[in-house]
Amino acid sequence: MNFQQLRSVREAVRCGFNLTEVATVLHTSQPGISRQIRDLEAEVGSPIFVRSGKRLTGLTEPGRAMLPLIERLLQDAQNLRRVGEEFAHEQRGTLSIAATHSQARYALPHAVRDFRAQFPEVSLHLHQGSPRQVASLLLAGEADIGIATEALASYPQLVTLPCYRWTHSVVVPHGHPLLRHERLELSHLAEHPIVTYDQGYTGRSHIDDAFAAAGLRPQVVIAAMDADVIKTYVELGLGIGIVASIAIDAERDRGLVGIDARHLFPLNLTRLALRRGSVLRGFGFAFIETFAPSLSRDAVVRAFLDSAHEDA
Amino acid sequence: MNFQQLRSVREAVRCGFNLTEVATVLHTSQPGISRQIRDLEAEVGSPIFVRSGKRLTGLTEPGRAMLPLIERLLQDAQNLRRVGEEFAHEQRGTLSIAATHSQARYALPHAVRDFRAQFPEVSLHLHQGSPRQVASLLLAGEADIGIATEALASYPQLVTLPCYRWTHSVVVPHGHPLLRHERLELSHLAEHPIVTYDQGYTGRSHIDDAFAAAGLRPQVVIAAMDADVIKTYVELGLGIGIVASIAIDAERDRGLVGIDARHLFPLNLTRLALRRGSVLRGFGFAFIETFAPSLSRDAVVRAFLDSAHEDA
DNA sequence: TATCCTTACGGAATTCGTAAGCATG
DNA sequence: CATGCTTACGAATTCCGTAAGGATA
Repeated sequence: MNFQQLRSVREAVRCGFNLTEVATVLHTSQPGISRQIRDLEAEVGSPIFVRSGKRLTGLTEPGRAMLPLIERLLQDAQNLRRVGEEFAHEQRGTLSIAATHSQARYALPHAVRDFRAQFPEVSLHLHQGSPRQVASLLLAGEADIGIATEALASYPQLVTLPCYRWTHSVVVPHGHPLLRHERLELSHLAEHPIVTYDQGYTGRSHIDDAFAAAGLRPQVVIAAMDADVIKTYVELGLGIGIVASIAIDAERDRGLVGIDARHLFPLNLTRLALRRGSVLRGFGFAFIETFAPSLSRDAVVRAFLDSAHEDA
Repeated sequence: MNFQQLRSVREAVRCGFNLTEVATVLHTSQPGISRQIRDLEAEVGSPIFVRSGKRLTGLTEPGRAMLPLIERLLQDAQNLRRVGEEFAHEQRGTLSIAATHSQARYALPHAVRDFRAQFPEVSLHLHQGSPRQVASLLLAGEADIGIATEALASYPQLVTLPCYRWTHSVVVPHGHPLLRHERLELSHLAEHPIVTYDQGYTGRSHIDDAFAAAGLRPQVVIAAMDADVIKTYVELGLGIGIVASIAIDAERDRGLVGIDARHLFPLNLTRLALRRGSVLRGFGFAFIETFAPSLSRDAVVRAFLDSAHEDA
């Protein structure tokens, strides 16, 4: 048994049982992959793949039983290398962060700047995507840390930690009639066309919940995935915007006025996620603490241990 | 990275950092081991062992961090082979059971007989030892299933399951004065020299607890590790015996009389233990169910999942 | 017929054991 | 000076890629 065999099996599953493709991905020859797989099957004594004729078409029952073990073996091997690196070059390496647009654009910059100053030799990769994509990147091991407000808590293979709470604001062009209200109410908002986040992004569900609870049916005319787009349409007069308060910058958004709406919508909680079974390097913990000072290294490790369910 | 390197490291730790011994255990040459280790250290980029001059003397800090990962990697590799075997030969293989004398002698025989009838092609290994030795055998992966009344529950790396409850009995020679009491009391027992289990065996702690709670200081003249020895000394008239009720057989123990003492001593619970991260073969589950019918395969798997703590 | 897996074969790289060298308690 | 690790080297093995073969949609 060796790791190349295990990699071949894992990749074969990922590539939909096309060994030619596996060979490309693993930078080797197709007959090589074929042999790796057959050697492993011979060693464990059970076929892993279903073959119809000469093609692989799926996993056998033993194959299904083995796959999680194989994944963990390869994961642990990588973790081993990572632990070594960690001690060899505490200050060097790569940190891969997956975040939603909102986070990458508004919440992360300060943390990134401070982190870069503290660890100039760490190369920082910033992936951007929907909350589900963030989760996928984490699960695939392509990101070390994920940050999003939605969805993350529903993946059992992820450990999530609360980072910070925030609320929405309403943005309107200067002189908009909404500005005349002393205290903004949901009913006022419902009278105007609304531009806000797409379903599944940046607390959109909380916005819908609030209106639904008040028995209102707001007219969302444009739904976007990020605040910059929303603000652009608001500036064009297409409606009033509802965005995360953090996304409003008095300096930059000269043409707009923000109205605090924390009394109208439920509080949102931005979460940070890590994959179970991953090993975070020292500077990874440092980044987390920079981003959310309450999440000390100890706090993160504790959360990991407390939530160590379903491993078998 | 390959498994031989990992095995070399693990064995080096187990052999107290003597690479010559490692080479013997792994059936290879000593320079080979040397290189395996150095290659791995080169690959991960950190030294794993502390060297004073040319000798290995201990683990470095990175080494200590890596060791648990290495153990799990090798464990998973073995599990992989095991899963393969499982499907290849459902009815064949080896089942290794570690139990205390009491269990092996009195509780297991029925289960073993039935199991042998059901799986004639499975070779059954029965290790015997103190509860702590049972735990060690499990932890070292040398036993698949451990059975004992004491100690097992205190190892966080073991999952334990309750099997059955039992109580102690008093044994005396025929015509012994104790037999005159209508209802036996602890104070009666305390008037006689006592022969019972050694500390740490077969509910001895419960015996001590009961006397202590009653303010009595019984005179234990002989402490043994198993009921056969105890009964022998009782037959010789050296004292009254306190043994597990199950250990008294009216047929075999003609010279003795058993007196039920369930009202005097706390109930005992015999537990079955498995190591976390081990994979039990189908017939292993079958054995458990034969031994303790309430422990169906599902019940065992559930207990495993429920107790999946501290893994990282 | 194009795609995709298997078999066959030869060269290259790795691995491994023996023998010699050297440090340490 | 005996034990124990390293280095050196040559042989054996394993590994891997190319090329050809055969099955399937």
